[in-house]
Amino acid sequence: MLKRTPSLTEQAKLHIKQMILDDTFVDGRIPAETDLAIELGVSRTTIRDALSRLEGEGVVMRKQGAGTFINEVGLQIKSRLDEIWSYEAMLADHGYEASVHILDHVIRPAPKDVAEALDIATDTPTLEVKKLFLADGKPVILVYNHIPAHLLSGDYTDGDLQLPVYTFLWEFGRQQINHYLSEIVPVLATGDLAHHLAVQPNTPLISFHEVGYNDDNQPIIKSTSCFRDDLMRLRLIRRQIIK
Amino acid sequence: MLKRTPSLTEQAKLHIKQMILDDTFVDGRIPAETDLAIELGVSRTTIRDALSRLEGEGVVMRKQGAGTFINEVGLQIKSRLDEIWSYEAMLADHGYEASVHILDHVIRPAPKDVAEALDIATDTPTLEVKKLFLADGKPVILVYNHIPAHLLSGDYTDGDLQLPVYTFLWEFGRQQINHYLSEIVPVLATGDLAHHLAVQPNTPLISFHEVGYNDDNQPIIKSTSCFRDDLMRLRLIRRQIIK
DNA sequence: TAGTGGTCTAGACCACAAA
DNA sequence: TTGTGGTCTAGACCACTAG
Repeated sequence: MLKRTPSLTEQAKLHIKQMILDDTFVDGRIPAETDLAIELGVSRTTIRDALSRLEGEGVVMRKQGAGTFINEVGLQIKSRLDEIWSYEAMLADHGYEASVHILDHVIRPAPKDVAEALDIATDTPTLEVKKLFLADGKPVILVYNHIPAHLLSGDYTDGDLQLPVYTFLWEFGRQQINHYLSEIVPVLATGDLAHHLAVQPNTPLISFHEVGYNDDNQPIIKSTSCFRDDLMRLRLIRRQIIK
Repeated sequence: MLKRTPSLTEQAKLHIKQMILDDTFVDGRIPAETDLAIELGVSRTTIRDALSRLEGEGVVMRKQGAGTFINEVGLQIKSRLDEIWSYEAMLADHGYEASVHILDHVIRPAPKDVAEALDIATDTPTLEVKKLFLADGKPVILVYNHIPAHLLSGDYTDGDLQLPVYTFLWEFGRQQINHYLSEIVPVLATGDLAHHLAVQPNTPLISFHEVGYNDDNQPIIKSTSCFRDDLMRLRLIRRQIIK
């Protein structure tokens, strides 16, 4: 019934999610795990893994002894903070036409805070890129990226800077971002920031201060982002973890 | 070796985490899953589930073909946004002496926004509680909770309002909060807010606008919280989800 | 009491990394 | 080549919910 690659679990997840979106389960109830396993021709374990992922995404809820049910509220939410990987995709999920402007880029010695975050010596040459994301032409996210120059091959063009940062890092540095460690910081839109995001000065904004790590747990990028809250409201599902 | 309840997986998780904290694995490398399974007397599946949870908490990193390694950076972080369940516990995790002040509480008809969020008729009697959390005596979180009065038995005292909200809801309403759906909103500290949190007026702050749902996916509480960023910096681990 | 999800096992095979 | 984590199976038993 299903082939390998991507994993059976992932395929089962997508299959079930599609059935949900197609209103296959009219009463909001999802078939029993054993039934799904038979229907998709995989083991119950695989189905359970798939349902666990969907539960984590807020798509379904499970109740022991009762069944598994569609989570209508969770199904609607976009821009989950913990699922953002590229701003391009995030804006597209919202139905916006996303575009990117490179406002500035330069290689210069790393200032102290950047050097500390990236665990490099102060003054190590670092690529600094200032990007503005637009949604349907309206400015919505302003991003500063700092990447140690020695990680990059250097043969990129100005146009390449418009690539999603994880693509850029892979193409020109053979680096993969495994995860980000992010701090959420409130800021005031002053001068430059207010100008680029086209908001009134002293508007309160959310910013991310984050460091991206590669598969070897080495910091490879420092990133600071500011969001226009009215166009891009950040959301999150919080659960109790005790089990 | 291990008993049931809590689950073997959870016990294995805690056991491994404790070994990590005890510096049992001096080189930052965690034994192979099969070895851990033998050592703890459980199946490899159980060990894998335990390690998956630790990976989710940022405690370890896994590399296919290479091994499982301690994530020193992730091990340090506190106040992970997606793991907050009670502010009392969160403050305690930070090493603060936590205390709670009930600033105000009243039962009155639900205003429009509360009624909509809780899916009840406008004017439904609703308990409104205004709480201030202090860390080592310093004000740090201001919370407004709204709970429909008909969910509560009503025989609580003023002192009971100081209980963590999930305890209060269980004791006096037999309701369990399954999850919250939260929005992260930037705000300015004006008047009342600035006063209670003891910050300068117009300081930018992070606020949560959230709704708590019970096991039947019914909204049972609307909650708004504001944080003093200097005392309580919110953090998050973001991963790529493709698998 | 019947049916559901929750936990756990033992074992198989695969993909990948390091020596 | 060896050893690691990644995926998947088939089956067992438990805990819980609902009729």
